[in-house]
Amino acid sequence: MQQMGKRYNFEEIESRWQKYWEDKKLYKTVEREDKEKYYVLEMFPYPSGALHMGHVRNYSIGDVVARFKRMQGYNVLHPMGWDAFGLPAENAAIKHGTPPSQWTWQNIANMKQQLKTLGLSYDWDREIATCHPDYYRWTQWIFLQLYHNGLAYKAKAPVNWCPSCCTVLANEQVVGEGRCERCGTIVKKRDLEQWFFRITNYAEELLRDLDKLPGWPEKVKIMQRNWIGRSEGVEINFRTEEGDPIPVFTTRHDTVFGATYLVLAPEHPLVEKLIRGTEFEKPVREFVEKVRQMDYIQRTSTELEKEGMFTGAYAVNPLNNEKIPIWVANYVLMEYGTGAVMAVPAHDQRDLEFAKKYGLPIKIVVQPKEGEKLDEGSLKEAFAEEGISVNSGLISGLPTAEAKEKIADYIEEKGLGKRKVNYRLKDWLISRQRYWGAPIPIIYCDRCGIVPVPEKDLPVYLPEDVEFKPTGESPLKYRSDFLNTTCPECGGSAVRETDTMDTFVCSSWYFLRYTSPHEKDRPFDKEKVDYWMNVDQYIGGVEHAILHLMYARFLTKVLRDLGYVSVDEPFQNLLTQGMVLKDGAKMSKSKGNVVTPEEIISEYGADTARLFILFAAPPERDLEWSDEAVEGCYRFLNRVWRLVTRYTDDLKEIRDYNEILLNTSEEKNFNRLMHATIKKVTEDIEKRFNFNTAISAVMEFVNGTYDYIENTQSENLNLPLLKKAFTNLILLMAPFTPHIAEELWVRIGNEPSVHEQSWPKYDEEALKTQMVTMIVQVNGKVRGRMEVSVDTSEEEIKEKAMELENVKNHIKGKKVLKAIVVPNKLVNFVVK
RNA sequence: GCGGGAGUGGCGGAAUUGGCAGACGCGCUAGACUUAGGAUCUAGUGAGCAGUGCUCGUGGGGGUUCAAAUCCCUUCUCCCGCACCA
Repeated sequence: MQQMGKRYNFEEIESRWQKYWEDKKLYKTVEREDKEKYYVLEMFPYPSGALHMGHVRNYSIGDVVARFKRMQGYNVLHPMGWDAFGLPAENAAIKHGTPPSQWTWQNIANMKQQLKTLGLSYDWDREIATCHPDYYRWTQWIFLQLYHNGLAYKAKAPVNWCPSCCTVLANEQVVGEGRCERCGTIVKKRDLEQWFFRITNYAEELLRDLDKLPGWPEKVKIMQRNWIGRSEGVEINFRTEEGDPIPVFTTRHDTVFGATYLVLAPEHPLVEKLIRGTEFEKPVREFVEKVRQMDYIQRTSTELEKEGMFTGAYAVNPLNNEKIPIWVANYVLMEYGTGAVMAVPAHDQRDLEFAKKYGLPIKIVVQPKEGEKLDEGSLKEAFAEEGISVNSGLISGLPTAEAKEKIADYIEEKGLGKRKVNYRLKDWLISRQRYWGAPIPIIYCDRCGIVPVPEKDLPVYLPEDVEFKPTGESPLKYRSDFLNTTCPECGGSAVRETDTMDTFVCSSWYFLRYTSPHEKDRPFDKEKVDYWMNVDQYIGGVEHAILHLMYARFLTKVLRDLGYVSVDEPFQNLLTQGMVLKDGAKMSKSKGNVVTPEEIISEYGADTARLFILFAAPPERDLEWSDEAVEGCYRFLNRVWRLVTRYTDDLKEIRDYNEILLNTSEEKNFNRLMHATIKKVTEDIEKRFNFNTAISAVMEFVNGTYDYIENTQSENLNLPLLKKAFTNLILLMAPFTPHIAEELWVRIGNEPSVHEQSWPKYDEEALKTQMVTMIVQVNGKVRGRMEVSVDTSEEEIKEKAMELENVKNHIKGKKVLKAIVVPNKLVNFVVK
């Protein structure tokens, strides 16, 4: 360990300054009017037990933003907390016998310690944990506000059930091919009575307001638009011969005259009625049963052969009173539209395939504007584009757009249906049959029915000393002290709801709680929320593009409509950071490619860990871990350390270094580099969050400083200039590597803290030069370069360029047709 | 299938407005200092021809332009999201 003496002692330095900052409450934030506010927030972690590199990346990015904005004079809110309810705590309880509460709080303590070793500038006084009664009481309060305003309701519906997690899931939590977002198990459909939030009331606004978020990645907005899935069309009232209504939703109402049959989803309630007592009863029922048995993957696969069966019944097309057969088929979904579609085989590919398979008629009602006319007999592919309506009564001869308008008007006039906007978005299922979550504040009374818990009785405490049974059921079901209560309305005996809320409810408002985390009588102080909101910069993983980010937008809008907050949107700007990879794959225990923050911090220190993770790739991109590159970052910090500490004795005493005399050209160049570096680093952070290039600029500046020193006799060193350079270097490094910056700041003769200093400014004048290097090209190829003064005329530039030996060689014997001069950059001779 | 992103040295990446391709870092090569080097410093490092210049070079092909990693057309590969949405 001989070489350790030559390396800087990060262990001692980092722990000392972390303690200092904490003792001085350096990052404590209060509302103030003399500074502009800036709210920077990173998605709070689930306390799984230990930090991983993804956390380090997320929080390092946030910390650079926070520190940078603070130095720029903003009043910065930078809080941290815990998304502390959730299933892993229960699984751990079952496995190890530790109660979820204890397990969670232990993990929080451990991870908080780890976060502190990273030197992140949080205001820890604002720490929150969603599993604390002081927090979840207000989650319950929010539930009640939704309930009282018709936005929370209980309904029986076919819901997604994860057999492994033993709970239902929201649609958003079913990913990929119908798998549980958490454990990957294939979900099953079950008819259950559950609590929902009426997010569909906000579908239109959630969609529209995406346009108010230019600071969000386009990718995320597209994903949300897709998820909301708005489509405009008409609901047309078909009916059976007996007169039972069968509304169908279509976006191609202009093709209604081409409907040759009608299809019901297997789950459609009318199916049973149509077949009862007929010869079709048995086969159709068998078919329906077969389809319902299929799991989500099979059912929604595009590979799935379209299959169906005639019900024996007929429907009447209200537009032309034509009788068309009613079928049941596996390609119609009960969840979308009305669960019934009018089939227009000529103009819909799915209908065409189905019609061909079962010999159903095909009727062309739209012809392309140009090209060959379609023919029923030879139709290979459905013509789904716009064209001209034919054989369509009142809309024949009209182009699609006009035909749609006219037929929609007609349908509405005659009462045959109405225009409708359909959304794919479904209401948010928030019930969970799990223990470790915020209890839904509802009481069931035999006499009064569903009774909300009065606000004064909140919180509904979650009992913490619980035992788990191997059945997978929530322990709450067996806790009579929890279960049995009295009805708030009639005083009679009643029972509590034992389901808890989806943890995404808890995380949909935590950013509001940070603004006034100790509020006793309200979820948050409106004045403080109004002061801080919205979040200026939100940072987190793209995996929350729909889930968390849409739920949080929804609840913000609800709370706005109820008068509790003033903003329409919670997150003004969103940065979705890339993953941390090793050997091209996401770090995971099963792949054995995990590098833990702990080992890196203990070997190289937090500053090196932060520097590497910020330097190795721009924040939005995936980052490939490299042990060698970490080593390189550590080397760089040592290089800075040696550079600055070598001169601390000389520089300590220098107090006057604001007006610096620049004598030699070395000094002038060095000074220019210093200002150019400030400019580059500032703009890279501010405009683009390109920390990697900002850091590379700092590295170049360090290299330039070494060059200046090498090229100058030590007795001739301009010490005030050097002091200024070191001062700026340290200030520029402060957001990235806060500990070494603080230590060096003090060592060159300042009082702590460097993190309370102003961000350095560059001098536009100092950037100017008299001489520039110009590129000389012949036919676009570089043939030489030359030094010219900045005010050289185009004529002079051309003349001078022509005199270059190598340029002469390439022009010789040829004719100069043209010369393009880009001032201070290049000159290009076009020759032949 | 639809939508989005990416493709640049041995590697991570840079090139911000169409103007020097490869900044910065890793790795590698040689040298210096050294008892030693997994420390530090110096020089070099896209490929080829070769000796200081030339040719080629940003997934492939074509085009626009005095000039293209950057703009247009076309094509291939990889990653992500959605996927019978009527």
